[in-house]
Amino acid sequence: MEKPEIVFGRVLRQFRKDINFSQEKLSQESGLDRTYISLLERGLRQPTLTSLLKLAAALGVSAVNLVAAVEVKMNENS
Amino acid sequence: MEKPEIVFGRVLRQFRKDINFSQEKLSQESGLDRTYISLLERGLRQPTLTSLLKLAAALGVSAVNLVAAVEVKMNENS
DNA sequence: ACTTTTTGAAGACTATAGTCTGTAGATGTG
DNA sequence: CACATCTACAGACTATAGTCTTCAAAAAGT
Repeated sequence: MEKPEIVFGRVLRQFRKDINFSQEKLSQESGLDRTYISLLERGLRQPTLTSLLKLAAALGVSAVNLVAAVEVKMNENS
Repeated sequence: MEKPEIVFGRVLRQFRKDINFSQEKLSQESGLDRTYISLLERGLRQPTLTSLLKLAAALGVSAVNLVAAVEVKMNENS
């Protein structure tokens, strides 16, 4: 069972790259610090609910999409 | 636009009562402190991703369900 | 009314989310 | 090469997530 932060980091990076956003751009759109985005993507931090919602909005998706992706990837090896 | 913590608190309480769990019971199942559950339900705290996953697991639902409920209720008044 | 269960709440504490500033390495482009 | 863009990373800091103990006050049950 992989740690949620690690999985979330990969998911976040994937969603970001899918729309060709730089961390800086995502930072601006979400209102979160760029270095914090970097920490999230590397699995060194995990988001709170509001950060999750901000990121989802900035990515143009629902937070459900992010969480669903995380849960799927978490149960891949189990 | 209502604050996510407030909305989440209501959602959490609803899900918990739906399965007739006390805060104490939910606390045991999730591994989170009972007083913290209380704070969450009253909107005085918001969960991180891992807490969200723990709560969902303890409630016997997917974290997607919780987040979906939150997003729905957030856009109800908008 | 009495007892038990459940929840709210305060206070003090530890762990970590999130910011800010700056530096440096990687990659790409004229 | 020179220049620009993007990202990793460190350090120091503030805000808040999460724990633990304890007490009081609602509910709820008998």
